[in-house]
Amino acid sequence: MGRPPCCNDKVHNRKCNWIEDDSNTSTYVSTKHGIGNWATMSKKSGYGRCGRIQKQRWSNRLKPDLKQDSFTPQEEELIIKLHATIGSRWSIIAQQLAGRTDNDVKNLWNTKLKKKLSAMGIDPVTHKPFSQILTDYGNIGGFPKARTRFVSLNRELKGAFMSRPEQLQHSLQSFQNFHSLCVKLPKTEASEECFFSNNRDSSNVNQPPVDLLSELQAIKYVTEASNYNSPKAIFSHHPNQMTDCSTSSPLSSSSSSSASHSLNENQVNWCDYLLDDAFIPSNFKDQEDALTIEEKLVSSGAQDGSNNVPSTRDFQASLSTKGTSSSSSSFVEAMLECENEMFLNFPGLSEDPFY
DNA sequence: AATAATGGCAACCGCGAAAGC
DNA sequence: TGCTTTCGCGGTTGCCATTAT
Repeated sequence: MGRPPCCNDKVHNRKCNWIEDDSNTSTYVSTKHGIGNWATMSKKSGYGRCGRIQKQRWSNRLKPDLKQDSFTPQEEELIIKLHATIGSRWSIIAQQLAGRTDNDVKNLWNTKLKKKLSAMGIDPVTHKPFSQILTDYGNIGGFPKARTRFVSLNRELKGAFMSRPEQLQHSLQSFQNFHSLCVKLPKTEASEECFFSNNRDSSNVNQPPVDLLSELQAIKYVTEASNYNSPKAIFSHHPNQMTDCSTSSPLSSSSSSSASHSLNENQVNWCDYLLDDAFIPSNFKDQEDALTIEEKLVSSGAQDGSNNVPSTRDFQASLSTKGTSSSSSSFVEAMLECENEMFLNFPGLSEDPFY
């Protein structure tokens, strides 16, 4: 048998009055037991609420070191940078902001920062300009009809802006306004112990040391490598370069770098928040493909005695190989190249099942 | 003034990893 | 070793306040 259950009655947890429980919880934590087993606390206290919910309440609202004021522009800037680096790891991001909880950061992102980035023409998920995403989608090949549709969509969007110049003007103004909010902060010494610990100096909250960014890049590397199952993952650059886009930051995208040239040096270069998908380690870039797709498919078929119909795994394997190719500058392009080659080798696959 | 739409925030819930028995 | 629970995390939902119509 395992541990005893935490709580089985979910009715207790739903939208109840927290006023009494708050004082009880604070009293329990501060005077009796401290922070420990919340399930046990819930039982012993007899407050009738699940320990996990009580713990969340404590972490998000009752902890004495929580900040109650609104987020500063510097904090927002840091959140965006960290999100661009590691994605929605709210707990890690919140650890870099003294007195903020992951829930606070998450809410800020969902309600405010996402919209700001979108208004600036930046996709909050990929941190790429929408135009680049549309281009990438348009380049997803093998399906001429699909490509035509995306090109058409791209043209329609362009037309919409051209026919409504005030909308374009508004977008540009939003972009400039947000720029002016964010003052570029001086670089700090790398302070490893400052990060990934619970006791951090709030004075350093505005600027992530390079070691942090390096570590976050490592997290991103591991995550994306496992997601894509491909050696062409990410992490092409030295993390020390990350904070300075003006010196050809690896985070900067080609489409945004030109727009940032005219920025005042005291302002943030917004290309910091744009991700390029050219996260290819140089040693991977120089590798040559050992096998063509056809060779791989034939050999896999020969091994198990099956026919030559390509399997998903074959495609993934070839994609993985293609991902390391120097001729492919992005994940999308690698997929495109691989897909085109598949259709060349297996023309029957190109028939559109939907038409 | 009433109603609808929107925004912001807090809480809830499900999932996966870690840990206990 | 396997089963069960706890815990942490992140996504989603619901409530309330504000703004627009």
